Amino acid sequence: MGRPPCCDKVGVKKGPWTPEEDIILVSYIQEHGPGNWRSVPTNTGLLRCSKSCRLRWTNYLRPGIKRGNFTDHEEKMIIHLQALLGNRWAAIASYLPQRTDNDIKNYWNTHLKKKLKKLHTGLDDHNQDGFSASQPISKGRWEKRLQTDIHMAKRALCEALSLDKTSQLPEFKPFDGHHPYVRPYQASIYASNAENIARLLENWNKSSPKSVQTNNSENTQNSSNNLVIANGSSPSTEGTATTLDAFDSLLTYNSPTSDVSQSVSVDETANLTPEMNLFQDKSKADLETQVPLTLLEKWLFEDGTTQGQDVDLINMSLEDNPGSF
DNA sequence: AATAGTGACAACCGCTGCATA
DNA sequence: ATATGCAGCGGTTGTCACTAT
Repeated sequence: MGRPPCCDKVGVKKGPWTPEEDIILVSYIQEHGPGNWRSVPTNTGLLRCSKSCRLRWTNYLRPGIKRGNFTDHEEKMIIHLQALLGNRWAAIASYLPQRTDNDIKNYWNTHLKKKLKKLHTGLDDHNQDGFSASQPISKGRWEKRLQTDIHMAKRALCEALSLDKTSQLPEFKPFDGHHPYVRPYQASIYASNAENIARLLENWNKSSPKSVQTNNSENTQNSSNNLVIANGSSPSTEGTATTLDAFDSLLTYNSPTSDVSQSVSVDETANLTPEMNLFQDKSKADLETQVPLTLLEKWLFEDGTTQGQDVDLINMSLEDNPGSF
């Protein structure tokens, strides 16, 4: 009964991924599409567990991932969505298709949490980030705002349920209970994430860490048993360009309809999902870690005036909210 | 120049819900 | 109906880079 174990604990490699491993993984997914992670290590010869492969793909190698600095707009969306959904990073990430849940989570923990803590404590009235904590907020008002958000979400859910989602969002499907980025396989979608690989290889060439170098020959050998990619083009011997050439020649680059790389406006967050059914409870649990919405909204409003798409979500005011539902 | 402290982020761990045998 | 495994999620840790002392 049951299935064989996902992976042997013995002989499973841990730690940072090497470029070779990345290439092997990407090329495999290019060919077979994501999913069936259990078979990935076996079929590719990677000494990684299926879980690790999946994470590497979803958090790093998947096409359409935007890396680096978060824009002001993204930041604000995250803050607002976090206030709405709590620490449900996957749900939040589904509204920022270019960002991974891990990325958002990290950004929240390292940047936004502190930023908001500062804001919350009001230690600096006008700090460099433009926050103003000079206005004290009463608890009642705070709660009211929270209720507003809950109401907003509920209303949005009703709207979403009454609309034809597919016609509204032809490309982007908000959280549906599965990982937002794992879609039915289409060959054209799984283009190489050449940028990510290029960057990775660049760094790798620059630093040439011992561990990588020692792994390099082994991995190259290993991977050559399974795939054509690393065939004679080890970065350490022929350089990034050659490797990338090999990589590019292997993988045809088609932008995944380019829509994935377009940011989703907050209007689209109005098509909130069944997720919202849950967040009332979650909101309770997260109250302690969350920030008074009034200050947030002030900040958000400022942006909303310049970024029209924010207004719809944020401008749903108390006025059309009787405060109960 | 050396060391400690801190920040950023990739990766891992453990839990949960669902699918499958 | 039940046991088991898989995939996904969120929390946490480990490691590297940068900065301050």
